Amino acid sequence: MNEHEKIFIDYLKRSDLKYTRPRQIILNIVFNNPSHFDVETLYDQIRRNNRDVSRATVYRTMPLLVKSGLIKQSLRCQAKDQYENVSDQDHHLHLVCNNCGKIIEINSSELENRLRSLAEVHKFKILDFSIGAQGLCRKCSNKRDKETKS
Amino acid sequence: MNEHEKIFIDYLKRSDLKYTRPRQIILNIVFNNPSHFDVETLYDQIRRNNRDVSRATVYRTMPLLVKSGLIKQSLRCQAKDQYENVSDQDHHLHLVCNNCGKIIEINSSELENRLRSLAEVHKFKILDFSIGAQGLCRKCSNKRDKETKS
DNA sequence: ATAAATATTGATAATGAGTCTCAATTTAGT
DNA sequence: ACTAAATTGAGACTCATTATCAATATTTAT
Repeated sequence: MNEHEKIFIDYLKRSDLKYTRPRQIILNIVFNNPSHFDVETLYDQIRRNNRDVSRATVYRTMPLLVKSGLIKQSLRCQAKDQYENVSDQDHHLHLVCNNCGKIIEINSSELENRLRSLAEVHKFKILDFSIGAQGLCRKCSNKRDKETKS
Repeated sequence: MNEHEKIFIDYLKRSDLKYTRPRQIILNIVFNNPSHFDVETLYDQIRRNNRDVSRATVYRTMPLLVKSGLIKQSLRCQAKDQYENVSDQDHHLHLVCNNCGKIIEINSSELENRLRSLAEVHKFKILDFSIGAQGLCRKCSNKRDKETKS
């Protein structure tokens, strides 16, 4: 039993969920994989290894792995495509409130410069970028504090 | 005729496209909108204003507005959900090559600290973040240079 | 080890965003 | 106004993801 398995089983126990064969198979393939993957690729690999897990179960297991802290959703992704007007000032930094959806836009040339110089180290030519942070805005953060206290 | 209209018409002309009524309506609503929006919201607003543009046309017009430089896609979004393993070292910064799809992951605590202090100014509590940059990796960048020369 | 209670699974239908098709319409240039 | 070419609208379609539900597997208590 490896570290990942321990963590996953622990999470499942805490949540009154069961460590089943399909979940075990999925966990194993996830950690035999390049770091980045999508669900379809994962499903293909499971079948190529002659394991039998339904597509539905693979999809269902993703949120469990996320909640267990073993994987996370990568490269910010929302259900719908989002657009924004391009103003004279580009706002590359977005603070998105998980609670009320409010978006605070910030422009920081300092942050941008830092980013560009980091990319330069890898000889990577940046054409566009965006920085997305999720969390709680001031209002929602306060609200949540109150609720926790009461 | 306002500035946006000029830019859009200019782009359309350059591309041998026509400035039609539906495109005019869409342009207007886009710039009467909060900065961030999705297509469905846009479509609703058009209908609420008793204008008549089909959903298909609204979808079709988005890439034109993007190419004209008036709007851009916000908050990185791919067709499929992407996941990544959470390793002991979190890699919050991704350099994604537009050409070959290669992903370079970088961890910069300095960049992270800078980001956190910027959020702090807005009393925003960051729970998670990711920095995505698109561009060309070293190889593809070189390749493209050569092709341009030849 | 067995049974009862409960969670999980697989197969498939359903959903929802976004794209494609194509006949009918509109546009730009003469 | 006429013609050629681009655009539109309506709805069919795709593809990722989610929901449904009967059948199955797991856990816990015995």
